[in-house]
Amino acid sequence: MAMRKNGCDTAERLLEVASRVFSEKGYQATTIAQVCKAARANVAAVNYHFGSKDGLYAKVWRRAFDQSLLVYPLGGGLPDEASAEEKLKALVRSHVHRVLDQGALGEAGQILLMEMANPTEAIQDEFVEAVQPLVTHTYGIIRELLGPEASDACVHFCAMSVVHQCFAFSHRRCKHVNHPFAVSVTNMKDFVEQLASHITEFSLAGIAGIRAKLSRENRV
Amino acid sequence: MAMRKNGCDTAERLLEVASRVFSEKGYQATTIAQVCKAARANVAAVNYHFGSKDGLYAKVWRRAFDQSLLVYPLGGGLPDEASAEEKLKALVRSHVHRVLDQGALGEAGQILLMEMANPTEAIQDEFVEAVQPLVTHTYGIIRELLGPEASDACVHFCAMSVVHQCFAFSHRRCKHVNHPFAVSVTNMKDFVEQLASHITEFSLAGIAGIRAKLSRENRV
Amino acid sequence: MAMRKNGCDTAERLLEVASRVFSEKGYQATTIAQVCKAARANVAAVNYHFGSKDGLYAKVWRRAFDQSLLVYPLGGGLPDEASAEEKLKALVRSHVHRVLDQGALGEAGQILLMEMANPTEAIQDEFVEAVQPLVTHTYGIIRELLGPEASDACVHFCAMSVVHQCFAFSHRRCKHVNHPFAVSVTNMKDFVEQLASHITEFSLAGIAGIRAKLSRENRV
Amino acid sequence: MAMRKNGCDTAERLLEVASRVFSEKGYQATTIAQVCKAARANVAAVNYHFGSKDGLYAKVWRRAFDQSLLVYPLGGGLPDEASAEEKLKALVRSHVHRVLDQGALGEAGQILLMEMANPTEAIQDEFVEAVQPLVTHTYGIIRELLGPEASDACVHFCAMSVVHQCFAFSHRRCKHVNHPFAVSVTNMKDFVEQLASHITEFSLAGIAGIRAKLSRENRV
DNA sequence: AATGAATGAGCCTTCATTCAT
DNA sequence: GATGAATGAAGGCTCATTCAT
Repeated sequence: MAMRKNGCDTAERLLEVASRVFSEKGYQATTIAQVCKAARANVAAVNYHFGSKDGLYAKVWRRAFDQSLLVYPLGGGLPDEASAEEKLKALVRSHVHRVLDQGALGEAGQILLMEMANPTEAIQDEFVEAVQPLVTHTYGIIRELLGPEASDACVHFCAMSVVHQCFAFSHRRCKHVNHPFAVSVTNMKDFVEQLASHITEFSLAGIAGIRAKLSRENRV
Repeated sequence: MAMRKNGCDTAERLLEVASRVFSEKGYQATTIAQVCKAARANVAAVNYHFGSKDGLYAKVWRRAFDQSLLVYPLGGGLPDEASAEEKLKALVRSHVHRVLDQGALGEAGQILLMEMANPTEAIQDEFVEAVQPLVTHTYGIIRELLGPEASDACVHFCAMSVVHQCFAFSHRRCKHVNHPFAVSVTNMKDFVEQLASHITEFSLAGIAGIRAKLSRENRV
Repeated sequence: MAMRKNGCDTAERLLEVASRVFSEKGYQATTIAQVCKAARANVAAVNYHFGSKDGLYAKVWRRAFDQSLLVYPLGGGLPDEASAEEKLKALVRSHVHRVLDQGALGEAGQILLMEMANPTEAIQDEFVEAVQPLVTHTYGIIRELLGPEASDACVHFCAMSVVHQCFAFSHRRCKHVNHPFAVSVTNMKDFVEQLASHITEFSLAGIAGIRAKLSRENRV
Repeated sequence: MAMRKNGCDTAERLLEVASRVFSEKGYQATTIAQVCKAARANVAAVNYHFGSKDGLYAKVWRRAFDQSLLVYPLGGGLPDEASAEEKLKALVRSHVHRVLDQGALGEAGQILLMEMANPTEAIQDEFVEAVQPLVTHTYGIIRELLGPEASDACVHFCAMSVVHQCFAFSHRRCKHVNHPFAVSVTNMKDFVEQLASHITEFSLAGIAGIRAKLSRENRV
């Protein structure tokens, strides 16, 4: 691995810069030239190392997603025998951390959100593959909380309710000052914990409410 | 307003087509040429009628948003003296209808979602201005459900929880077949009602849970 | 047809310039920028008027070919009842004129030759379609000269012999000074006539020789 | 010459692959990366061994030309005292074999043809130098057949007539299926002999015809 | 009022070549 | 001697915009 100019790998630098720029501007609005310039690399560097803009994007997405899952594992270090309530809280905290991380790890959440709202063809399969285990994990917890009587559709609905609450504050609009959805955050660490607590409590109560309703209906 | 060709004038045709295309591809991926061709208008028509691509987008966004609020009013036709629970259900139904509408009205929801995930500078102020009354309305309902003890932050959190559940199924990713988040919908009308019911019940229980917790804390 | 700068059509100017440049450098070595600059048009002009470099090339080729056939018709103005010998001479003169024309019409011959030696995918079908009637016409004359005993393959061989003699001097290599195949030409008009006479006589004698041989073989 | 991998050194492998690719796609459409990959060599290998793409092309051309002359000598193994007719037939067979050889030797003919239709500056001098002896040889035979009365121009014309008939079937266009000039060849060996015979007979008759005409003119 | 022609800035990509090892 | 990384110049093409009518 010859390094012509700088002491660190060009490809790596490209990935880091690209991750930041993609997460800030989205796929379309990001130009290769921008990324290369910021990474002090030649315009041809992206095509050399990643084949194309799409190739770079795919790598960036995957890397960001994997890293964020590594740093904020879904289980949060909980033992298997932990209660479903604890597991849900861990899951929520994992998501909230991920989307609110103000460093490189937050980029994963940002890109993920943009991909959901406006999918890029360059990623289609990768996306599904990456998200699948996450879905499975979530369903497991929700199912345990809802009890065996709940239908799969009900589990799915509740899972969506929980997950999208976590993503809510990731929307970039929410970070604009003077925005209706904005919230002024003085201490991000505290904010993350408050938010995670809120979502957990809201969701546990919500799920409990759904479960109670199911019981009532079945009893009749 | 000169009537030409199909009975509606060029500007109107451009708006309709642009609304569809923008909501399908997003701002960046949409080209003026595309829109003009689909609207059987000249390439220069957009700049002529709306000044620029940005101008068209802003008009499209505002029109779509206003129309969708007209057809799916936040209050759902409820009298002022209706209970907060009923009002919440009406609000949720309004949102769910809006984002799942498969005709022109759904386009508003789609664009709104993309704007939240990846804001377009062309709209900044319009967006805030348009969304503000919506936020006020929502806060009112949530405040009533939470009781006077709840802090503003708590109201905000709960409002976000409710609203983003409504948007969850609007994500285009969710509409891809074989997608982890996808749900097969045979009858959209039924689906909308089921979803609205789920979100309402989940949220009412969630809010009640939060309120109960606040009471416990205050009693201590 | 609005003319923004010049008094004559941009598309037409592009075609003329492109015809010259393509015939001089070949498809690959010609750049759009070159052509546009020489035609005092914008770099985007080619894509606007012809869709792509390929589109321009196809148009150029077809136009050059058609024009050259118009100016140098295969029949040379001969009546139908003219003898096959006269028709062959006319055909040869047509070809020789075409490939040696030093103006715009010669470009057709030049491009045709390059296309035969190193075909461009952009033209495939057009080429076959354009050349077909030419082949038919040639076969008719040769068949008449060879007599009914000749096989189709024999007609084909003789046609190739005749046609490629005509093309021989079109090879650009032949025009390089100091080239083994080069021939110094003082008066092009005379040269064309001399060449046409040579090829006609050579070919008539050649065909007669082949016919005689066929007769001998059949008699045995 | 260090032997590596498959027993022949890199430079040799590059030459072989380049010969094939150049003959198939032409100079411009061939990329160094393509050649190097197919030769299992580094991208820098061409510049390292041959200085540049031009350098490689020149070497390839010269090697192909020399080899094809070695395998298909112009004289065809005929003794010096053989008749001019026999020598012409040998020359024709040599050319036809060369351009129709479907292995590596045919590449020389292909490149030669493309060079004639669309010369590459990289070869100019080499080309003339290489072809010169071929021309001399051909002129000698033609001169003998035409007799001393023929002018140099006449010899040149006849030489061109003969040589370009030989090249006719080398045009790649002729090899496209469904092409007007195409000829279906089941047995290439037979086809080569038939073609060589045709061209020889056609040319001998043609030359004889020209000679007869010269006699008539001189007698007057 | 409306349009077709034309523009120029910029984008992604290709490719022969060079550098450092 | 040979290579993988890196370069920079250039190419074809797109697209929002403007011009002249």
